Amino acid sequence: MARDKSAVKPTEAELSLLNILWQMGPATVKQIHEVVSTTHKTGYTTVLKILQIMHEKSLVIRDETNRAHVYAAANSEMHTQSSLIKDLISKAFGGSTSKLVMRAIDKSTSAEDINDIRQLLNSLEKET
Amino acid sequence: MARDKSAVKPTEAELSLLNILWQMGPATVKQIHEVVSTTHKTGYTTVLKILQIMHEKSLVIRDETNRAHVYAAANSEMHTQSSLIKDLISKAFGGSTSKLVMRAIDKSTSAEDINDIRQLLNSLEKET
DNA sequence: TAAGTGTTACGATTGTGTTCGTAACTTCAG
DNA sequence: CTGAAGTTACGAACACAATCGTAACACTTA
Repeated sequence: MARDKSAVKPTEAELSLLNILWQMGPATVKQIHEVVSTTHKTGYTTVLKILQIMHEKSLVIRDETNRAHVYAAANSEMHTQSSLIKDLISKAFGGSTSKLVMRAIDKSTSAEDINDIRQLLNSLEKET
Repeated sequence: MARDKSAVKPTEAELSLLNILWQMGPATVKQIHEVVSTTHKTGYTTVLKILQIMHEKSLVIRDETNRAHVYAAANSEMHTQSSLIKDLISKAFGGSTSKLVMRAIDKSTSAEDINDIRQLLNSLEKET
């Protein structure tokens, strides 16, 4: 049985490639590897292999039209972020979103960010 | 070289035991296993082994005075939650705390939670 | 068409997490 | 002291993540 799409949690290496794909848009292994190389000493075939595995897991889609396949993230950054947060909330915060938020916000949070968050709260209340 | 204490990220199974220890306080393997058993079909020696590994990693401390060793979380729940959030923020949110917070809060957030968070924001602003 | 280059595919290796069976040890009752 | 029960320690097995070397394949060009 293939795993449910929403249940697939990217590993660390996979997430770092997804970050690149979200930033660049669809890209070949070569392009992705070039970006990875600026920060990690990862070999070309390692990047390729991880992308192939991600394809099996349906974390990415790929266009095989041309010889150099073009990979793209299967899910949006927002969607993936949401599911990662939900996962963390259930495993480390007893399911309480507010606990996570309160632990995340601290003195280093800027006044601007605080205002952004406050406005988000206001807009949510009105919708009800 | 032993890993720096603050760099140790508990695995999923380890985190579930930490949750129990934070809730119960110091406990023996037997006590911990009893709690685990209510939700998982995990064997006694599995729980023991994970606790031993956690001890090696300094995720827990143990009192060997009595025959049945007594385990306790080495770090507070708050501290561990903070480092897990930091980790997620750096790996999936480009280092932006406010992005994470804004992704965490959604329509399913209760009015109570919203108020709690708003008060936290107010108190942070006053401190400046 | 044949050589060379770029790309994908495959398989092996290493490391870590999770699980559990079994051995060894400790304590206590009799 | 001996056996039974409870506990820890050890090691093996399996799964999966990450890495990379090498083989196979596809395309270009001379």
